[in-house]
Amino acid sequence: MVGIDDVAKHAGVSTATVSRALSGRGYVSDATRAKVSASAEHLDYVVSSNASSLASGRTRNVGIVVPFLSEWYFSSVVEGAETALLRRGYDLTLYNLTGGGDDRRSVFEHFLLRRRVDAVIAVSLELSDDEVSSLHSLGKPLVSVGGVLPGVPSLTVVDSAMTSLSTEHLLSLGHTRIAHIGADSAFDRDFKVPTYRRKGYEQALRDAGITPDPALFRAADFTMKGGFRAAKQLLGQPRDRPTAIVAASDEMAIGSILAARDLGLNVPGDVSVSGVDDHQLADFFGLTTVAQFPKRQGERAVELLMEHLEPDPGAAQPVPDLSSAERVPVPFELVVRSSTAAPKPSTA
Amino acid sequence: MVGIDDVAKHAGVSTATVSRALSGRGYVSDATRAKVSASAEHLDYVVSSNASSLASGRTRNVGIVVPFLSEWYFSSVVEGAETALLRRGYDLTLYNLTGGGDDRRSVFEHFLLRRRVDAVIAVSLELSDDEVSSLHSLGKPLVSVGGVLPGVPSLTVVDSAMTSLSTEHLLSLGHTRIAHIGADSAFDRDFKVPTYRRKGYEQALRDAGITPDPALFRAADFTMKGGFRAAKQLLGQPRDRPTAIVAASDEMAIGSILAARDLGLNVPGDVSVSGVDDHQLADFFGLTTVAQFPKRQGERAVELLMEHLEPDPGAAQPVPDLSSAERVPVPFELVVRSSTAAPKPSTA
DNA sequence: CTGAAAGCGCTAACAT
DNA sequence: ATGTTAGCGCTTTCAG
Repeated sequence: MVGIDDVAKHAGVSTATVSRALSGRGYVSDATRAKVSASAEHLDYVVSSNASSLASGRTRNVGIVVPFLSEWYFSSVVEGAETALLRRGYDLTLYNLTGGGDDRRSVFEHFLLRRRVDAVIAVSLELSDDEVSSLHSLGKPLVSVGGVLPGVPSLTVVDSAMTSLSTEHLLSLGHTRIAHIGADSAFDRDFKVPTYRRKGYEQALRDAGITPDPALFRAADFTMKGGFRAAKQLLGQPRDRPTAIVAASDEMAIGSILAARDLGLNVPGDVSVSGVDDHQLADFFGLTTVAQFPKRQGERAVELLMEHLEPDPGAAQPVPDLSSAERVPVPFELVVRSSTAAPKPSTA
Repeated sequence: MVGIDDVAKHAGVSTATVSRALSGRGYVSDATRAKVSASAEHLDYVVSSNASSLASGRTRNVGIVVPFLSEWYFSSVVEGAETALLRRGYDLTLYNLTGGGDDRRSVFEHFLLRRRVDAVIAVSLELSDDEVSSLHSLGKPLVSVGGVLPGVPSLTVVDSAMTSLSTEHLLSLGHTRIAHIGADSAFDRDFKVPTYRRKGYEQALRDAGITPDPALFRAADFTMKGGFRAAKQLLGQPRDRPTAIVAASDEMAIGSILAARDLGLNVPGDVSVSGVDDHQLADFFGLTTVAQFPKRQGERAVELLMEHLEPDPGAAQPVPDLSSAERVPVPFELVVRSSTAAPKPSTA
């Protein structure tokens, strides 16, 4: 195994110089740097990250903790983060909490804290104050994606604003009987996403002078099947059928479209449907939705972290304290496709 | 930061004993072990994985390389591997090659080789001989999932057998005009999955004395939209319409079901449809499919690796050379749901 | 700008 | 069964 001394010998310099030349820290003349790089290349030298970490205290590795992986949102965030890290020469260690309670404790106590990572990205995870402060006291920067953590910079869309937006879109088309498919609070995962999405829908209605009708709300489970069932209930009513459905997720929205078809209803002719996410299937179903960009969110999380891990020396002002900017808003936008249209003129 | 000496002092033993007690290697009396554990717990001691790795040469970390993450199959394999590793006290470092060519080279040269991992799991990745041998020469066990790599134990379903199975299922129901939606070889990703799945379909037909009809094959792209389009072509024919479709993936199968509905055809009344994978949506669409179990595949990969990373001392026979068992077959099974049925008696 | 040398925190012989 | 001690391979003062 070729080590730093081999390179030093080959280049005719000291190991200290090799270290400086290759890591970019400290002064090295351009000539020396070139010589060292050449030797390193020639010998196929790669630093031992362990030795390097042990000596420097930096690991060039960040941990990302997710509750699930095989769901579009989470895997996209991870993908974005991974790409951004790779580009900067960092590794990504994945902690998947699918297992449940025990796993979670173990991850925090035995893994993250093992000084394996320089920083942590928590995705849609409601960390306890203890968990947050143990990270802070270790000096590990922490960023949250998909939910706001007190005292932690949090990259997240404003959930209520997303459904307000799609509801307003439908209102502007002339709809007034607009139903909502979400989930009840019992189903709230970390961060009460369903609750906020429902609130956004209700607020938009109220702003338009419409009182939300509880009969037009159905709780489902964020799956296609759940959306399908809920929509059947909503659309099967022989009278006062809603002319539009605001679903809290694209999967439920797609389920609703399929339910409408089953009932012989035309989308958007008889009923308009909108979702949230811009899931990979949204385009195929012509679904109007409010897009969020999880991949981009993962990248942004890494950028935020990097400002602290590797402060830009040229920066005019010092890096703001990580905990100062609690909520870092991330973009979302309405994508209008073919599942929404003006309601048919009432034939009543 | 509390270190091993603090624990040693607190427990009144030497650091070597602490190391032995906590790692489980070497002899320590039960009493001492208990004492040490108590001290460690009390002081909130966690080993520095870097120092430990540097001294021992083991990292307790395995790398997993995937071409995509936001696809059901890949994220499931990773999830399975992660769970299995976590249980054994290992970390999982994820390398996502989505980026393309440059990333790939960089991953191999600068990351995996940085002695960061004890072993590597390659998912659906056709590694070059160079890549394989550089791993071997570093003494890093390598396991492939989702494709056979020469000289590497490979956990993989026999792709042709999966489609043979679903084709036989359809034949046994009495179908004879069975179409296939796959992808052409230009679309072959690593390992030629589409090609093998097509071969399985053709073989089953031949075994039943039927000559595969090229007109009954359509190339798509493994997506729902692609399956939808291909099925429209197939099912829109005014005469000699196939009575069944064997799709090479569930997504394409679901696209086919939607296409059939669009055309006013009943599934399975007018046309039967089968897929491959048992994707999360398969159940909702009542899709008959050939299930494979990616999560389990990820777990199995870890089990294989562990036999080499931590050989069971009680094992009667020595661990077989990793490269001896090239193809480790993994289970798959036909799941019959409501998208397949006997063809309607011909009314011709 | 470069070199010498002292660790980083732990593990694994080797002794006892 | 436990202690002593020499590294693991690099980074980083500190001199020069």
